[in-house]
Amino acid sequence: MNDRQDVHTSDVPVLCVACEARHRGVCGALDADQLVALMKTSTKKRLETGAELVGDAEAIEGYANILSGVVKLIKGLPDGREQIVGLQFAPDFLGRPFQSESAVSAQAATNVVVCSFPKRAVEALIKQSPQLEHSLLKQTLRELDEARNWMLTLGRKSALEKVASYLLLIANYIDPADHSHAEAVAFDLPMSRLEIADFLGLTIETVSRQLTKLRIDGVIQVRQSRHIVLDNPSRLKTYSGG
Amino acid sequence: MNDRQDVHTSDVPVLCVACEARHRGVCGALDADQLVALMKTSTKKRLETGAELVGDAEAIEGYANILSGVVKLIKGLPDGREQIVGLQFAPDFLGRPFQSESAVSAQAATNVVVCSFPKRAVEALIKQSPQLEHSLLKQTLRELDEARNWMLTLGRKSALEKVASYLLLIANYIDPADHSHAEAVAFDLPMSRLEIADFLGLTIETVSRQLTKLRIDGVIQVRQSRHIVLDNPSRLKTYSGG
DNA sequence: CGTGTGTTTGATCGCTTTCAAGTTCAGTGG
DNA sequence: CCACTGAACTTGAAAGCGATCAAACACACG
Repeated sequence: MNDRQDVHTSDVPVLCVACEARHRGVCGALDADQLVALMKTSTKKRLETGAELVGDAEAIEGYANILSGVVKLIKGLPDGREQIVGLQFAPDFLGRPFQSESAVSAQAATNVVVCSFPKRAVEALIKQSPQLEHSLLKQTLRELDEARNWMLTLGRKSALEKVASYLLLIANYIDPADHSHAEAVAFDLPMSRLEIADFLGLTIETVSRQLTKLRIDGVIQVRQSRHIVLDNPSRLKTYSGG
Repeated sequence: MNDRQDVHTSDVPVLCVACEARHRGVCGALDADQLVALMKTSTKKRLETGAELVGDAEAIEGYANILSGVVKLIKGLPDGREQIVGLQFAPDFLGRPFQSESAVSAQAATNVVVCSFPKRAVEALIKQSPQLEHSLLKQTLRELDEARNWMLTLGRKSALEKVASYLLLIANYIDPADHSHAEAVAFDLPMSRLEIADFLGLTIETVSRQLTKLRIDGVIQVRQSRHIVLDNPSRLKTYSGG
């Protein structure tokens, strides 16, 4: 917005040059002109753990790109039971196009930084840019694959298999390298036991017990409850049921 | 293919004129020229119950529109456990664009009629028609909403609530009218007890027991195992957990 | 009329939940 | 520096729900 030397359409806005969303996210589908137009209306926001991005059945007021952190998508039943139906990481696009109401609520699972856009700006851009729509379709298809994968876990795996699958999912997000060989991975869980339980369709006690079992079996190390060490990821895989 | 009066680009192929997919499905996004081009390579196929449309981890050889019947999408674990991760009805589009391998297998749950297209033809058409891509995005978003809805059912509902939710889902497909008021609905289940169990993450025995419980409670009538009567759909809703 | 498949029903088992204490740990104030 | 506090997590014991094993039933088909 400030130190631009000369006006030239090949320039991308400063805030965008270093942005991951421009490389791997939906913004990569936009040309410099479109980026500049979008930037005029976008704002970078920091959200604390637990902050609500979109309320259930709330009017959708905007869209956003996740720049860092983890966002959980939650669905609840009238009696208070909750299920996490999706986890989103940078540089995912957040929001449900072509629908006035959201069917899920979105909350920051960790501290989160987003680049948020007004509803109008994004919808206008979708109409004029088939590449953006293509990019959205690809992300949506990926999310659908993930959701279906998780349905198998929710419907058919045991508690132990669910917890093992969850650890592998997070390990893979932290370090997307191939863990099929025996190479140690260490990371901090981005979620509390309650959130893990809500993601796996279990209770906190069951999650805790399965983690203890994995620890006693020597498959994982647990430190300060949040820090996990996988000495042998491929061994954990044999616990995940496939 | 025969009784066309004169050649004119505003004519749509005969096979398409009465096709539901042209009104509510993805073909509605195509103009007459595109329809004619696609029709040249498409074939109408009848599939018996149980026939496999796409094998898991098989190369995707084509796409299809469902003209009638029910298709189930299945994911399995190495030890044989299975979970149905999606049900598709006419006029849904079948197939996973932009990916060489399918992560699910698709089977006909009932007798099914599809209009199937070669991979190449559809992918070329997607590239040249933003409307088609838009239509695909809308269907994919709807499928994602359905998948997430079902994740809540799989993860957090009791067996009784799952079965009640399933009956309401099917009733709604058979007769999409609003069932919130007390109006009787009757229909045939398009799936066996085993398939229902695989959809709900339960066993056949549990599904059967919950159906008898609903029958004894007077919420449903069951005839010849497949035929269901809902005298009071709104009463069934109170069993579905929300 | 038997055979086979799909469904229902019954009895028992075991995993996950529930209820109830303990434990750990970070933050706070004496 | 250390005891206090509260939240998150772990552990234990008991109960309950759905799975498993087993048998009976129903209906289609030869």
